[in-house]
Formats: sequence, structure tokens, C-alpha cells
Amino acid sequence: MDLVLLTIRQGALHVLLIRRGIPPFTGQWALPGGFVLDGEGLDAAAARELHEETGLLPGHLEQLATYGDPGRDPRGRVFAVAYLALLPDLPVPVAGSDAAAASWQPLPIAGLAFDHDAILADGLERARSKLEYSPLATAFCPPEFTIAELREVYETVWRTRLDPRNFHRKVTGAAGFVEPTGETVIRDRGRPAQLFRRGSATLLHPALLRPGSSSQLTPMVTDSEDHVAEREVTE
Amino acid sequence: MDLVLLTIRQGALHVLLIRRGIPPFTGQWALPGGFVLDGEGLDAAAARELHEETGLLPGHLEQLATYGDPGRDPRGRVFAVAYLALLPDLPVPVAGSDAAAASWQPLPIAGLAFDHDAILADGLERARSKLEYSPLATAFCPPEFTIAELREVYETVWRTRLDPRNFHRKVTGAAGFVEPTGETVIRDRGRPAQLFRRGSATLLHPALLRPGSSSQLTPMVTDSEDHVAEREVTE
DNA sequence: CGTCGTTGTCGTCATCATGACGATAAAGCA
DNA sequence: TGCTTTATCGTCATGATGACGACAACGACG
Repeated sequence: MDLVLLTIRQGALHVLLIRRGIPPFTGQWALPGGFVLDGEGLDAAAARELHEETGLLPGHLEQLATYGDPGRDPRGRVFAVAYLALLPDLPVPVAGSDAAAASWQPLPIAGLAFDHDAILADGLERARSKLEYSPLATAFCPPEFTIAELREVYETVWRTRLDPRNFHRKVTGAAGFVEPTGETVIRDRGRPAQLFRRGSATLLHPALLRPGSSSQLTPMVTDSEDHVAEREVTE
Repeated sequence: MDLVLLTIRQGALHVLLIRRGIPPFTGQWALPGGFVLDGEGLDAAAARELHEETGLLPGHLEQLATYGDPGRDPRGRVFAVAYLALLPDLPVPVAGSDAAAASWQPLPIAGLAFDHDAILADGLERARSKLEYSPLATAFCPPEFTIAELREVYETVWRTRLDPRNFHRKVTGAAGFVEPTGETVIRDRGRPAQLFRRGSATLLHPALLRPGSSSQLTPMVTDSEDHVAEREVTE
């Protein structure tokens, strides 16, 4: 089991990585992971490991895909179920017991152990597309946030710039996406902004599409259809 | 590994099932499945088993999700990677070597062995949503088809009725979805229809949304996020 | 205290995609 | 020659969106 834990720190997307302390790939960065315990479901195992690594309860956690290409792990055939979690900015993560070190690394990053580059890429793409049709961006935010902060999430994850006025209209207009708390705050400069909480909706309609993602026709991308097998090593 | 093989026969969606010849769940219907061989990737294993069951090469095949709830298989803890395939109508499937019988069963159907009801439901929902934002519906069609036949695919999978004129406009207007062969055929009655081939696009933009799927706000659904663990038995 | 820069929020407008639906074309059949 | 059926084109009103103007409400600075 591998975890792709994403968060936004200082305006940049970060992923939680551990530095491997044992072979293979000693000294290289890798996704945090572990084993599924007896009597434990996959979702439960992912939630447990997320808690072990970050001390957090699962805000948003979903199964990403399973990787099982032969040759992925030099020690033999191993299958890995990958999970994706989106987290608000949080304190320094607690280093896992079996990892030499754990830390948030800014994206993009490459050169990870095993096939973790590919898993990370899949997780990233999943996160990007989920922002389009779900109110999931709030998972990156604290309980209360401003529309501008929510917009920064989109801009950071999509590496794009959105029009503040149209974004405001879209987000506040979509039922169940966010709901006002009634309070206002002054973040930095300028006019005070309203505070919002995440709404109850779990689906966003109509979708909030990435600019340029479309034109008329379409390039290529097929979700998990083009996943390549992957290996699971465990520390 | 479990396979959710879907096809359309006589205007109804069908899934390929096998009748179990050995315990547990002897005599019950189950999804076809098998093991991943040494040196074989997950995608390759799914393609091989698809070929073994149907004699077909993978038209469209994608990883669905992995199930691993404890208690799923009475014989012990087993993980199952599920794959989804969409196939055109084809001759009677070849019975698998380890299955008492294999046949196409019309949906809806319930009472499958293990947690296959849940896997099937996930596969169905995946297929339904994929029709929205990908030109995947052509995977249910023969190489050449009419717009009406393509529309029947949507209507069958979505259990809905679509306006022929708007559908025609949408499909022929989306670049790369379908391309005319230049020929026409008379299917049943009425004016001859143009024949089309699937286009090169792999993504459909803008999406072709299910009627009623939206209104303004949104109910709930989160892809693979709410999957429940599942078990894998093998014949 | 007035002005400026900055940020939040509301409004307007043209464009595009869509649902509803009329109209015509091209076949078979009575 | 109608009549029925299916395919395909066209029209219209509506809703969502991108571009962008305008105003509001704060701090900072003179």
C-alpha cells in the first residue's frame, strides 16, 4: 500500500515523501506506505497509515489504482494499492517508524524509488480532474476559508490563473459547494473577505473546467485505463 | 483478478458471468476471473483473461478498483483487482476451463458470489460516467455503425431516452468522436442512415451529460472513494 | 483626513452549448 | 400515390461562461 498525500504549503503543491533507510533504493525518496493488517479493509489500512504518518484523520481519502508490473521491485513480485489523500496545510509530519525521514516536498519532483514517479503522476492527475467536478478543493483548506483562498487552491493545483470575479460567481452560485459563515476577515491587504465553510454537496454541477483543457476536440487521457503495473516494496 | 465484461445484446445491457462449479458459492453466478501469472502485468493479465473468456482482443479495458475487505472470501483473506471491459455484441462466449458455464446475463442482476454484486455495481457506474466524457460508447459498437445505433448504446446504458436530433448534432459536432465512412445503410425502415467509424479522440469535450443527472446542486458520489473492500476467490 | 493601492464583490455583455421541437428528406409499404 | 418511419437540418429560448467594467472596503502614506 502506497499513499500519495498532497497538501498546499506556501502557494505550492507538496507531497509527503520518506527517505528510504534500507535497500533497495536506500537514500532515495519514496511514497509512504505499509501493509494491510489482518482483518483490516483497504480503506481502513489507508486511513490508519495516513494517521500514522501525519497524525491526521482522513479528510479526503480515495483509492487511486493498483500497480503490479513485474520487475517493479528488485526483491520480487509485489502488488501495491495506491491511495490518494488531500490535506490542509499542517504541522511537520511525524516521521514514520520505519522511515529515516518524512517531509513535504514541493512538486514537481522525480527520481522516486520504485515506480513511485508514475503513482505520483497518476495521483496528481486524479487530484486535478477531481477539482473539476467535485467540491474537493475544500479538502486543501482549513475549516473556514475565503473564496480567494479557495481560488488559490485551484490555481496552485492546476498551475493556472483564474478570473477572481468569474470564480467567485461560479463557486458561490453552485449549491452546496460553500456556505457563508457570516463572518469576515482581513487576510492581508484590501477589503475584508467573507468566510465560508464547505457545503454538503459531493458533486459539482456544472463542472468547473480547467481553462485550455478543452477547445473543441480532445487530446488523450483515459483515467486509470493506461496505468502501468507497479511494484510495492515495504520498508 | 475479476472482470466486469459488459456488452449490449438485443437492446439490453449484459454482463458475462460464470456459474461456479466448486465451493464456495457453488452453483451461484460470479464474475469471471483468474490469477496474474509470473512476469505478467495487471493489464496484461486482464487482457489475457478477457481473451480466454471471450476469444476477443481487448477493445476497451481499464482497471476498475481493488477490493480487499476481510471476510469477503470464506476461505481467507484475498485481494481482487477488478477490470472493466466494454465489448461489441459477439458470439457465444467460450466457457472458461475452470468454470462450469459462462453466459451473458441481462442486467440488472443480483445475488452474485462473493462481493461481486458490489464490483458489478461499481463497473456499471464507471461505464455510465465514462460515456459522458469519453467517446467510449463506440466500444459497444461494431467497426461501422449509424448514429442511431450509437444513440441506442447511450439509451441502453443510461436507461434513458435521448432526443435523436440533439444527439445527432452533439455527436457529429464533437471533433474526433465519429467520422463518416461515406456509405449509407438501411437498417430497418425509414430513410437510409450514414455509416460512421469511431474517431481518434479519447476525450469528449464538452461532455455529453446524462439527463437529470444534474439540476443545480448535487447529491453524492465519489468515484472509487466509497469502495468497500472485497474478496477474491479463484476457481 | 484625503488619496492611493489592493482586494473582494456585483454587474454587463457576447458567445457557446443545450433542450425543445418544427420541418424536410428518403426509404418501405399499402 | 399517399402514409409511416427514420434520418438529418434548422430555429429559438435558456443557462453557463469568459472577458471585463465598476464599486466597496480595508491599510498605508502623505
